[in-house]
Amino acid sequence: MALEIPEVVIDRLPVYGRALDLLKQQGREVVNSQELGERLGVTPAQIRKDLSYFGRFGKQGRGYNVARLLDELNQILGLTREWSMVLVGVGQLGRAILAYDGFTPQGFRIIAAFDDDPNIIGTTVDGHLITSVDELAATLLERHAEIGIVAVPGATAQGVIDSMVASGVKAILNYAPIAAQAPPHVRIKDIDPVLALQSMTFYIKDQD
Amino acid sequence: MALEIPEVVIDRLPVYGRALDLLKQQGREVVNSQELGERLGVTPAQIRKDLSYFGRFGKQGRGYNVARLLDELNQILGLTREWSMVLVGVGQLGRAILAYDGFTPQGFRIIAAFDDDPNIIGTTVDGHLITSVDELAATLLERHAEIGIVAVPGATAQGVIDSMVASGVKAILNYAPIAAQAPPHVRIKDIDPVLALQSMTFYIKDQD
DNA sequence: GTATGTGAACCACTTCACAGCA
DNA sequence: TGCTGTGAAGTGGTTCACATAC
Repeated sequence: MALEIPEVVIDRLPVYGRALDLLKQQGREVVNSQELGERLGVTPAQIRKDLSYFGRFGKQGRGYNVARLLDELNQILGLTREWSMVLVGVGQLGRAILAYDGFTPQGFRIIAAFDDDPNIIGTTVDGHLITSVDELAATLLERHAEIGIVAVPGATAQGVIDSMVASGVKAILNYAPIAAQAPPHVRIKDIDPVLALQSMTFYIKDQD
Repeated sequence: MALEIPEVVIDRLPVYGRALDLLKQQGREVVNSQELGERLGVTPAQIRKDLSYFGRFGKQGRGYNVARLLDELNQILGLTREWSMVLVGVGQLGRAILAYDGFTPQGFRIIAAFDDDPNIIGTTVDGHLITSVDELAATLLERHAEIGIVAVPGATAQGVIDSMVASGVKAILNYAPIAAQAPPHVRIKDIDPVLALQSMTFYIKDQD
């Protein structure tokens, strides 16, 4: 049953969760689909329909208990535990990822970082000892990590992804500008600012 | 007419363009929708349908001329010119964006960078003199920039976006973890690795 | 013969609208 | 009375399959 939930729905749940987190911090106890929708630019019906795939979390005539719904969403998404990640590629981009302070508070922890440059291997970046990428498989054998982050140039990215897949990584966050391929049991999401820019220009190119 | 083209189609065109660029570099002159689809994980029908919104670029029995189709796509997307961008937020993330070497080759140039931290204002980062964010509007009055990049913390991001909109920016690349709001004539795309991670965990949380 | 271009069929997601419950 | 939960209707996007063109 859970397999028939549209992926777009799953993609929206973390957005709802983030808004609820904010409301909770502000001390709000209850929110309805109307207000939540306004904050997120989503229709109230969308929110109610999305949530209905997983249960009945609201109270008619009242709305949703903020803390309760947030807990439910975290449960659904698997965010009640910590997730370990490995990073491959410690160039400019990789360093920024290591330094980024937005992962840890959400339970995503980078436990190892790899590169293929002898000048970088052995150095320490943001508290992480950089290891040779040749040891990726060995490291993943002894230290468990479910998620891989790819921050290498496009030319070597698919190879890195293949290694990660072979080592049992279950999800990949790909920063490389390629159409990455992975078997169906491995999830991939691309972070690709250039693609984002290149599609927005279509809409603004003839403005004013 | 161009207004009725689905946004998903526009989002795929840069992906096609990137693949064509690669094929061109490899010296390939012709490609068919079958092969292009295999490389990108897209069905051939999808590609043909997408392209049909804009014209007839192929030859039956043969396929598409790589260089020709690439030119057409660049024309359609508005990628035959340079685009100027302003960056607001020169923390860790902003520095990585300034240092990123993937924008310039694609014709996206950061022409000014702003921050609100007196310790950062006046310093030079990657060749950019960092200016006070108070001067954003004034700078945009004299130096034209169509695109804004937001790399500030979530709490201040919406304010920055509002300023950019007020100053006539037409598209925004938002790295802040918020549900950003902008008027319909301003395009926004979010770059949000945490959301990407938080949705992938749904699929992998019960694996093996 | 081969691969495009495209109406038509299909499928998926969104929105509607209201019954049902607090 | 107010807002959720949800079948049903509507909308939008994808895939099919074949006529068309090289």
